[in-house]
Amino acid sequence: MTLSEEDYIKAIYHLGKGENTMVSTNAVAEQMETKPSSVTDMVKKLSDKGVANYKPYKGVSLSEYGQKIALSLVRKHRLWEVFLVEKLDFSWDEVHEVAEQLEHIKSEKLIDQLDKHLGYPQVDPHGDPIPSKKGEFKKTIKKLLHEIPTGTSGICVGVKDSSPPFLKFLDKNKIALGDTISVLEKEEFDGSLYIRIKESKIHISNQIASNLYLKITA
Amino acid sequence: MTLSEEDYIKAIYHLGKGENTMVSTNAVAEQMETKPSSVTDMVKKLSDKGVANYKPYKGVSLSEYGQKIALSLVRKHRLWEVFLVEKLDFSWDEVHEVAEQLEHIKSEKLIDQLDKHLGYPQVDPHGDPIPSKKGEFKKTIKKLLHEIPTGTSGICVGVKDSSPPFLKFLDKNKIALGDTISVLEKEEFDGSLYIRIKESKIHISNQIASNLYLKITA
DNA sequence: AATAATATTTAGACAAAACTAAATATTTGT
DNA sequence: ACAAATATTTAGTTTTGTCTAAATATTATT
Repeated sequence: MTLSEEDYIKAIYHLGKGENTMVSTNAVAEQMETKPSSVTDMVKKLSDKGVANYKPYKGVSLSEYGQKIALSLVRKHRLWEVFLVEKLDFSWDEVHEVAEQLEHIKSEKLIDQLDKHLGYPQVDPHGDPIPSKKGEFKKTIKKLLHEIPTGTSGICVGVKDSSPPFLKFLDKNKIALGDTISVLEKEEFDGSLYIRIKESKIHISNQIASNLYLKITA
Repeated sequence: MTLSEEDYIKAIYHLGKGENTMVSTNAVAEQMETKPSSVTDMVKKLSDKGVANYKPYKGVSLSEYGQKIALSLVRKHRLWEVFLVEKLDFSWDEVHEVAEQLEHIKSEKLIDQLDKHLGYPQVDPHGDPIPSKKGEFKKTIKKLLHEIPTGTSGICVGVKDSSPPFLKFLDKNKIALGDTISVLEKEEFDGSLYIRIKESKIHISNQIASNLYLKITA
């Protein structure tokens, strides 16, 4: 696959949310920041190659084969993201652009060894699951921290309320996007939570917990 | 720079042996496994861009700017090679193809951090020097082991005699390409050498030493 | 159900990077 | 120095991926 073909495959995959749904030419064009006519051309080619199923005026979906390619790209992308954050001290929000380039490197051994080097991680720095070599992975869902049952853990991926006082609170308590948080115990009386974050345990109110989004494995 | 342009810059750089020599269209074509006419087209473009100096029928050389680009590519290539060997357990001879792809990844931070992660290595697994961020590096030369003064060390890069008995000897003594070898002492009587290789010290005859090529910093 | 609005495709063109074949320069051998 | 051999360039074509503008199909509105 060429670079460009791979980009289209990924776009179709993401727009279809990983399911095998038909996506419209226009949607792909927007995602790729290109023109609908270019998309038509490319999806025809992908269809001819057996990567996609294109029905004029109806949209396009990935074939079985296309899905395999998409999953392998997602796997590569996310493994590289882990590498950048864990080994090269990139921050949460700097990795995407670089991973976007690295995911196109062609070497099976490279990815196998990278996976091993990283200790076979299950999720990337954004809390999204990393497909296995065979293309299997757990689905994750986004939930507010106060909705999560005791004992589970997830990765902090966003805030509901982004007012300065709240962000200041997060900063003071060293809670940052990308951090892994576990719910240790809930206080029945006021719904406050005891959580673990980066080796330390802290106690936060229910109100705080209801403003933090986590990604957890479904 | 596009991928293709970068490949041409590297080819011109290597054919000119890092010096700013003019190289012929044909030489570039052979190196790149392409046709001379394609080279003419490209070097014209590189000249227009200020990367190279092209004189029809005379050849092409890199401009100051072009040399900077070449050195940055060499730096990236060699750092990735170190990464592959040291961190991902690639062997000496598997790295080139992958590094050839990785060197085109565009991210200054990526390379800076990679360099740091690897502990600022001075040479790659083939014993070739890694340019600094500013483009400075030490030259290395290839010498037979028995010509190297006591106290210096280098990287094993080849054999003069590749007969089965000799290769068997190397194998038995766990001497492999890519290994760092230091000359500890020379026996005056027979010219035999005491060398260190991978933490262990061994004693080899002058005849053996005269069949092993090392790369040492000049 | 007819028309307007929107989405999609087709046709034709362009730029990048390659190629082939023919033309032109340069170098070499005598 | 001149012819032969070799190297290099030019001209014209191809492929990939993109674009614009025009044509056509679908969807929405009334």
